[in-house]
Amino acid sequence: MTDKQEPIIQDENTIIAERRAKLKELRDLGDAFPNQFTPTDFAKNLQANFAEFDKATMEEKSISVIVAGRMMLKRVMGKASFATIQDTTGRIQLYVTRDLINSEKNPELYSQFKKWDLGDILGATGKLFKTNTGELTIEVSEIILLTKSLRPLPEKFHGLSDQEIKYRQRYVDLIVNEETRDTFMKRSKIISGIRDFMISHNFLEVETPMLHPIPGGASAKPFMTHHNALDMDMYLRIAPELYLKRLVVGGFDRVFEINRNFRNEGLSVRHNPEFTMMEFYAAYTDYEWLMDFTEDCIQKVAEDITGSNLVTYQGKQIDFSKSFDRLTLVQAILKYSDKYKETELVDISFLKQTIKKLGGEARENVGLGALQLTLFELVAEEHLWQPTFIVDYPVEVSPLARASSKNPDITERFELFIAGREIANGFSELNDAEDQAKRFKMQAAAKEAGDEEAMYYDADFIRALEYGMPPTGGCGIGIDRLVMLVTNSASIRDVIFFPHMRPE
RNA sequence: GGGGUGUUAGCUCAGCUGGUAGAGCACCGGACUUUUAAUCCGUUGGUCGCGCGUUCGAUCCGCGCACACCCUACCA
Repeated sequence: MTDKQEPIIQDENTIIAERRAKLKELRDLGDAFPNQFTPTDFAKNLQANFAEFDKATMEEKSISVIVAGRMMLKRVMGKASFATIQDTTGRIQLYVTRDLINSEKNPELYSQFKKWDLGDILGATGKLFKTNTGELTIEVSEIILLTKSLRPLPEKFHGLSDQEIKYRQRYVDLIVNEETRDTFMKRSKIISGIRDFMISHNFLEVETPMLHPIPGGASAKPFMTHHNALDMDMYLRIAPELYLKRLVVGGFDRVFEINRNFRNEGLSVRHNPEFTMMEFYAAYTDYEWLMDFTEDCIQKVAEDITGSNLVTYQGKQIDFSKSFDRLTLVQAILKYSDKYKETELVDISFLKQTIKKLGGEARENVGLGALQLTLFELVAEEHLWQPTFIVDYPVEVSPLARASSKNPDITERFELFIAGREIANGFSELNDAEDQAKRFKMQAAAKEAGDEEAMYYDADFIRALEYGMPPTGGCGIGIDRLVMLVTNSASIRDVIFFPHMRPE
């Protein structure tokens, strides 16, 4: 290879080749990646602070600013040009003229500027003014190319709409689509809003293991991994529940954790293999208290983020202003289907028949509660558009929840549904160590019998309960799904920066 | 896992029941010192997702594969 040969990578298109050639020119001129530039001004503040002033007033004020950002639009008109740069807060227009930026030090700067590309990152110093049409603009006196962009940006008007590229190359999506940036800014605000809410109610933020020797706290298939030094198999956690309750045993009465859970199950618009949950536990409370608290938390967050207690999700309104409905499984079935009588819904053989007729699955050895739950899922769940707490979950599907004092077959448990999907799940915790041991044994037996999602027997957790856990309420809120509602996102992938996909 | 739809230039998209491809933006060259998706003129850019088949001839028809999206199932 000789020095004169241009390094041309064959699978790249001509646009990238041209940009590489431009970069080579920059390298030949000196430092192609200067890092001594600090912006002191940001687009959003400038736009807000000077919106009200007219052209003449701006002239009098004569305000100097220093900005930096990515060049998104460029209009060259001979010896003068307009360019729009985008910084982390928004966009602002630059007015770049040959006569102002060329100097003895660099008499070629303007002709160099004309060769800069959309996507390049610039720093600029200049004076604010308003154009004839009233747009706030910086009359540039100094400009520098900070980072050369080698890849062309998507089309300036239509942006990037290919879903696959949006997910695989989120960085491009974020550069060109304001809605995407907005969604993820809201996500961040929702999480910090929840964190503030919890801390203001005396909860302690904690972190518990992501690697579990025994997966527990939920019914789900785990991911497996291996620790080399300990030479032991481990599982990515499916829920933090059992660890958080150990902390309540330890005397931390109010704890919460916002973190990832991993479940080795199918993907869908509502399921990602790793998803974010907030789980919280409060000693000396029960599921009634949890419902009030969860309602307050979600109402506050929804209102803080959207500025309203009415949220439009996929064209339909969700009303967060009123107190959330509370229905039992049976009440919900009756409310959304007029086909059944109350007496039929406590008839096991009727329920089995009905479920089969609706295409559901009714296994042989299931109790009344589980059948009611299945029927509820078939006929009512999708209709629960307005925030609704469903209560009276059967013991057999709630191995960690306290049984009701009134009816030993049901638990003091609720699930919160909004827009037809589960958003939260909470219950009065089972703090009877002997009962918990019995329930674990039943789960372990179910696992033996082939139920892949049944729980393991966790002896250390039982030992912890044997020291005594105060009566406690605990709840998990699905953060991704909450973010979907508040940002009107149809798919969970739209609220996760880097959703999992098969390799390209 | 099952079903449906899609994949054409860097991006956004056309492409006539089959004759080896077009537009806009971007890029390159030229004109232009208040533009607004700037405008005007002239270029460049393609293994039509991949493979096999049918055909004189396939972006187009058939089969298979890959990836994506939607529905469905498990799940939060």
